[in-house]
Amino acid sequence: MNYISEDIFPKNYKHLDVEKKIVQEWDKENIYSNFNPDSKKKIFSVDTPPPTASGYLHIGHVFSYSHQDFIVRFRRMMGEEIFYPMGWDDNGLPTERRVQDYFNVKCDPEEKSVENILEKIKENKKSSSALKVSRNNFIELCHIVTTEDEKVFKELFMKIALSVDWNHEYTTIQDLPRELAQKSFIDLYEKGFVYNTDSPSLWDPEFQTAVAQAEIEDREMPGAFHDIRFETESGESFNISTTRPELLAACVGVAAHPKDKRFKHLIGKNAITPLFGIKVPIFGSELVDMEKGTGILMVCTFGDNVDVQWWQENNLDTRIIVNKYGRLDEVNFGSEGWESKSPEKANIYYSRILGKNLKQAKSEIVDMLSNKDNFENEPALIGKPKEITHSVRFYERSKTPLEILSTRQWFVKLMDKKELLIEKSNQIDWHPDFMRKRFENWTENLQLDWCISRQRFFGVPFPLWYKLDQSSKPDYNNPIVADISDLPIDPTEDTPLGYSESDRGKPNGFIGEKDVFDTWFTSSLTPQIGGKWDKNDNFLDKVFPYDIRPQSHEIIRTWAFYTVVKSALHHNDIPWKNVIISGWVLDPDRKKMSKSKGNVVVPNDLIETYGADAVRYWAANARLGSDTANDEQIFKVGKKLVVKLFNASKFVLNGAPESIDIKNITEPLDLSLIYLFNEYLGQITKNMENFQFSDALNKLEDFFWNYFTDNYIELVKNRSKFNDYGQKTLSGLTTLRLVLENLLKLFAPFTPMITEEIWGWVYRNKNSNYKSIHFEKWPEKLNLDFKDISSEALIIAREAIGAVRKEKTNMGLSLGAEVKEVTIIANKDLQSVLSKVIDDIKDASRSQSIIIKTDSQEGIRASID
RNA sequence: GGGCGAUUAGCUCAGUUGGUUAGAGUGCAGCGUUGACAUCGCUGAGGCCGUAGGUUCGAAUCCUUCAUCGCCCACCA
Repeated sequence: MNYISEDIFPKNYKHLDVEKKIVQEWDKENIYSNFNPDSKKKIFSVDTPPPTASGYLHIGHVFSYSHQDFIVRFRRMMGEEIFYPMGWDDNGLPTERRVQDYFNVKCDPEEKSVENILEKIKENKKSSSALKVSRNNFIELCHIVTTEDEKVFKELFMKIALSVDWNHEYTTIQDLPRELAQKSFIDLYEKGFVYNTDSPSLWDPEFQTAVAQAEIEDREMPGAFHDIRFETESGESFNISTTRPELLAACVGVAAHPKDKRFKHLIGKNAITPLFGIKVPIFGSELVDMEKGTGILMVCTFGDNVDVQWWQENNLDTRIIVNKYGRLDEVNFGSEGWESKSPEKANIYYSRILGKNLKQAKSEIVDMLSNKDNFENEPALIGKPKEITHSVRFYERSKTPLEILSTRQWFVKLMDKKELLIEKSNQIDWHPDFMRKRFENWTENLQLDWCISRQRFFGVPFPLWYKLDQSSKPDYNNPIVADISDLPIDPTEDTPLGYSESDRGKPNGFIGEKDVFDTWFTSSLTPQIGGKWDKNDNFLDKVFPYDIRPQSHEIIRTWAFYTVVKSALHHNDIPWKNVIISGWVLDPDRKKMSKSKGNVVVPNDLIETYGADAVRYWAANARLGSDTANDEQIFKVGKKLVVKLFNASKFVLNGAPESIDIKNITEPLDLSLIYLFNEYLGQITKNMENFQFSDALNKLEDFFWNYFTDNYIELVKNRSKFNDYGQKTLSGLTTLRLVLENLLKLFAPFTPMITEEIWGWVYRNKNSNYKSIHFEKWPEKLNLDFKDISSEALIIAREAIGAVRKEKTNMGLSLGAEVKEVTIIANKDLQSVLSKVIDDIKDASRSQSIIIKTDSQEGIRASID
C-alpha cells in the first residue's frame, strides 16, 4: 500500500492565485466547450439569458448566472451532455445611443452602405453634425463597440466559474440571429399570425416609435383636474373635468354615466366645445365613474384607452391634433370634419397652440379658457385646477408620457391565443411554481396584440417591400415578402425579386419597409438561435424543448411570455420544460439595486475580497424566486467554508492510501459514517434534481461540519493518524479519503474552484490528461456490508464525545488534556451500539481508560476522573 | 381595484404530509484551546412563530378576518 505524501499540498490557500490559475486551465483545456449533439448521453440544454451588452455588470448577474451554473454542473456530473450556450444582446436602444455618441453618427435607412465606414467617420470627426450611415454600416459599428463590452462580460463570467460552452457564443446583431428573426416573421406571416393596420396605438413622442404593452410602465405624476364649462346646442351648461385640456380641440364627444341623475337629461343631445365651437354628441357609458371629477367628461382623439373604446363603440369622429413629435399639428377649422360654430375664431385660438408641445399647449389653452374676453359671459374654466397625482403611462425608457396615435404598425395576433398560451404555460414547470401566476395574470389581462414594428433605425429590419401603384401609393395589404434563402436582407438596400433598384420609390415600383422589429421579437428566439433553427441539420431538435430557462421575474411578461408565444406559433410546442426564476439582489436596506440609487455593488471587488467560490456560496444560499440581501456576512461564511475544505482536505489526504479499496472499511464508526453519508446523499441529490440547490447545500454543510469535520475526524484521528492499529488504521484512513472525495464532488457545483484545486493535488499529476472534478460522476450510494451498523453509531459517538467535551469544559480542562479515566453514562438501550465505538471515544477523549455505565435516563452523560 | 409572495431569535433564514421542550448560521456575552484549521470547542442570553377568530385531543403548520411590507397587473376622463 502506498500513501500520499504531504509535499503535494500548498501551505496556505490564496484564492486569487488559485482561482486565476484554474480559470486559465479550464480555458486552455476547453473543458466545457465540447457539446456533442450526437452524444448517446441524455442532453441537458439551457436557454441562457443573453445579457444586454451595453449594460453594466452588477452583482445581480453573478447571482442569477451562478444559479444556472449550480444546476448545470450537477447535471454534467450526473453524466448528461450539456448544451450551455451564451449570447449577448446588443439590439436595442442602449446600443443605438452608445454608437451614436461614440462615433458621432446617425443611422439613416435611406443611406447606402459604404466599404470604409471608419475612414468616413475619421473624415467627419471635425464636423459637429452627425454622419449619416446606412443600417448595415451602423450594425458594423455596433459590432465594434459591443465587442469590447462582451469581452468584459465574458471575463467576469469566467471568473465566477460559469461552465458555459464558449463554442456556442452568439450576439444578436450577427447574421444568424437577424436571419432567424426575419425567418420567424415570414413564418408567422405565412401562417396568418401577423397583420399590419393603421389604427390607434401606443406612441412614444420622445423616441418617436410605437411601443408594445409590455414595455409600458406607470409612473405617479402630478396633474390637475380642470373643470371646463361646456354648453349644449340649446344653451344648457355643464362642467366637464379633464386633466388634459390641451386636447380640447380634439374633443369628439362627451360622456356621462347613464344612471347619473345630474346629467341624464343631457344624454342624446349635442354639446358645443368652448373656444373651438365644435358640435359633439353627449352619450351615456357605464365606464364613467360618477365620483371622479365632475362626473362628466370629454372624449378626445385620443386621450387614453377608454377614449379609443368609446370612439369605436359610438362611431365618433376622428380629430387628430397631436403629431409623431408630440406637437400640435396643423388643422383647419371649418373644413370637413372640423366644422365649427365660428371657424375664424377657432383658427385664431388654435394658432396659439399650433406647433407647440403638449405641455406648452396645455398652459396656452388654460390661459385662453380663463380669459373672459374669449367668452360672452364667464370664462369657461371654472375655479382653479385641482391638483392631483395620477399615474401616467410611459415607455419604460422615456421621460415623455405616451400618446395614442393612429399609425401603421405590424402586430402579432395574440388576443385570440390567450387560452393556447396558458395551456402551454401549464405544460411548463415553473420554479417556484407561483411564478406561473404572473404569466397567467399577464396573459389574461392582455389588451392589445403584440406591436412588433418600431420606427427606430437600428435593429432587425422587416424582410418586406411594398408595391407602389401608379400614384406611388404603397399596397400594404399585399407586401412582397423576401425569400427565406436570401435572409438576412435589408429592404432599404436589397431589391425584391422581379424589380430593379431603379424602381425604388417610383410609380409602379416598390419601397422597402423602413421599420425594425421590437428587440423582443429577436430575443424571444433565443431557443431557436441557440439551436440554429433549420441551419444545422436537426440540431434544434436535439436541444428543444430546452431543459431549463433561467431568468428573473420582472421579465416574465416580456422575455418568458414572448418566447412561449414564438414556440407555440412556430412549433406548437413549449420552448422549455422548466423555468428557473432567480430573485433580485437587494441592498442591505432591502432596496432594489439600481444605478440611479447609487447602491449598485460591483462584483469584481467582492470576488477579489472573498473569492469566486465564496460569492457563489452566497448566491447558493438563496432559494429560487426569493430576493436576497447583499450581505457581507454570508460572503465571509462562504470564505470560511472554502478554507475549511482546504484544511480538512490537507489533513485527510496527508498520508491517505493512494488507492481506495472499500473492502478495507471494517470499523463500526467508519461504516456508520458511510451509512449516514448515504442518507444525506439521497436527500441532497433529490434536492438538486428539483433545482433546490440551497436546500442541498444546507444539508451538505450540515453533514460536512457537524459530522465529518467536527466529530468524525476528531473521533478517528488517533486511530488513523497517530497510532498504527493495523487494519483499524487502514479502515479509518480509507474512510476519511473516500468520504472526503465524495464530499468534494458534492461541493463541486457550488465551489468549483477549491474543489478543483484539491482534486488536482491527487489526480492532476498522475497523467498528462487534464482531470477535472467537474467531469467526475456524481456520487452514488456506497454499497458496503454494513452488517448491523447504521448511522446510529456515529450519532451516539458524537453525543458521547460532546458529553466528554462539556465535562472537560466544566472542569476547566482543555479539550486536548490527557485524563485518567472517563465514564460514559448512557441509557441502557444504547449500550450495545456504544460499545462498538467506545475505543474511538476513548481515543478522542485522550483518556487512559474508559468505562460505560448504564442507567434508565435519556441521553448520554460523561464524568471524568 | 385584482393577483402573487412574505411576516419565526438583534440580523439572514430553515421548519417536510398538523404531533413532545420551535431550529441553523451569524451577531452578542463568558470560558477554554490553538499540532488539519487566517481557527476550533463548550456554555449562555435572546421567540405570545404579525393580529383576531375558527377547525382539532393537539396548530408556526389547515381555514377565515385584518394589519404591515414587497412584487406583478389594471385604473389613469
